[in-house]
Amino acid sequence: MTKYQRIYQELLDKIKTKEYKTGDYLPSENELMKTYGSSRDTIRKALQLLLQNGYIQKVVGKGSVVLDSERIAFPVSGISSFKELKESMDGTIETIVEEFTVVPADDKLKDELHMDDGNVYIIERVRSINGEKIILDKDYLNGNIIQGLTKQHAQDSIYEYIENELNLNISFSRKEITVIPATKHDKEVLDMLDYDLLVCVKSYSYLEDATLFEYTISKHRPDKFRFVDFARRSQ
Amino acid sequence: MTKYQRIYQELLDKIKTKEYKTGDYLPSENELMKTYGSSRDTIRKALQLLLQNGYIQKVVGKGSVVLDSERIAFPVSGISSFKELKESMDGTIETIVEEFTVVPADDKLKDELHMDDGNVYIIERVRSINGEKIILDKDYLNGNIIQGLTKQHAQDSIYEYIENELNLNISFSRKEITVIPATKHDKEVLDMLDYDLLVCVKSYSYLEDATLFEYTISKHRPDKFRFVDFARRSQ
DNA sequence: GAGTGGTCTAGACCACCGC
DNA sequence: CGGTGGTCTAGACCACTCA
Repeated sequence: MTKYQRIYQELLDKIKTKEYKTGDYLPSENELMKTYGSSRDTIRKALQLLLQNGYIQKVVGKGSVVLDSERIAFPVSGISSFKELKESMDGTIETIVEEFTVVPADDKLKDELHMDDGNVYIIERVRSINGEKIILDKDYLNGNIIQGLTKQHAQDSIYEYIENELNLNISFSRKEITVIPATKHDKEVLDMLDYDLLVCVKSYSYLEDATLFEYTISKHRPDKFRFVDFARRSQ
Repeated sequence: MTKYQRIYQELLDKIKTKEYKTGDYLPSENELMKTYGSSRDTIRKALQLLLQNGYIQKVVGKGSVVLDSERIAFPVSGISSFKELKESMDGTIETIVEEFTVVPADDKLKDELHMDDGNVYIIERVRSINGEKIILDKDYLNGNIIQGLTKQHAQDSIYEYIENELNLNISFSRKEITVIPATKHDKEVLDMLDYDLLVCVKSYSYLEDATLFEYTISKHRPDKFRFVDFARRSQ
């Protein structure tokens, strides 16, 4: 943990515990320098993180004002694994591993995962919330990068295995959200009620060194889908 | 335009014109310092922008590698007005202003727009692409902040009016994406084919000084909806 | 070992805000 | 006017990568 990350965390805690409330101004950069015994640059890095993540807005000549982070509540924004997601939710959540196979990459998989050769893990999981099966995840993992994965990891958390046991750092992802018709298979494994459509989240995930390690298709029953985003206007 | 923004733009141009291709490394920070005659900090600010916007990935000990920005293609990511959106799309696009009214804020509007008193612009617009009416936008604008808006502005671009004529800076927004049943009114004004659902994008938009000026509900026919997102893992 | 990016420091000038 | 954040500079040390 670097210095500016520590300062970020401390300030974030104070925002979350309402020591700094919505509309309040944080102490000025000058005061924070004294408080944390650091240079202005280090303080500014910490504030930059708060800014990027939507916790504060900086106003020239005035200071850093705390935004209403309750309104965000980040359910699917950023990159988060299903396990991280469920910790911020209510209700009983269960994962059923429908498929766990390792196959040599065919042409389509080689293209999707940018790999020349090797094996691919194919994992299908149904997620149920309060007994209702509402999400179907299909993951394709590059076996050259991710090794030693077991069905138990798929049951628990693949991201946890990658980060804590393989010590790889997940860095960024690209997502695309569309709406698609439910297939026969989707209707068999999910509780679709009368719905014919599914919200489809395609996602490509990358490590710190920009290698693509995973491609995921996550299908959500429309009434249970929610995506929240915080965006700053470019430049 | 500040120095680091200029450097950002120049590097971005070189990425977009393929002078730097996907997988290439940018010149090192040291070389860029010499090229642009600036300090390392200024170079790093420019690279930070490229990083945030998903154009490069920095790898320690190696350098800044160019990512495949074609795969992004940013259709609805970030904050963009419909006018900005349509410039990046093919097809004939038309806007029909269904409603343009100014009303005193009632309790619900006061709450949504965080205002104590004053008027609210209510604007409903149908967007048609290649002759198909597929998007219904309903905007609520704080009349204390946004003044002098006309039906013609709604026909053209409200964001353009706010930024270029009122000289206000749009800074950030919060979006929520859900799927909802189409109402009778939705079915009347949109070409819904056999669909009963709409993708609903609720959006709150803020100025530079963190004041909320607009609340929008944008409903999209499911088959024509697409949202693309680039996200970095927090911390 | 030379080069890379990551972090931290100290100092400077500016435009903007509010009194 | 003093205080705020925005920009820019120059220098330092570190861990990491690669040959």
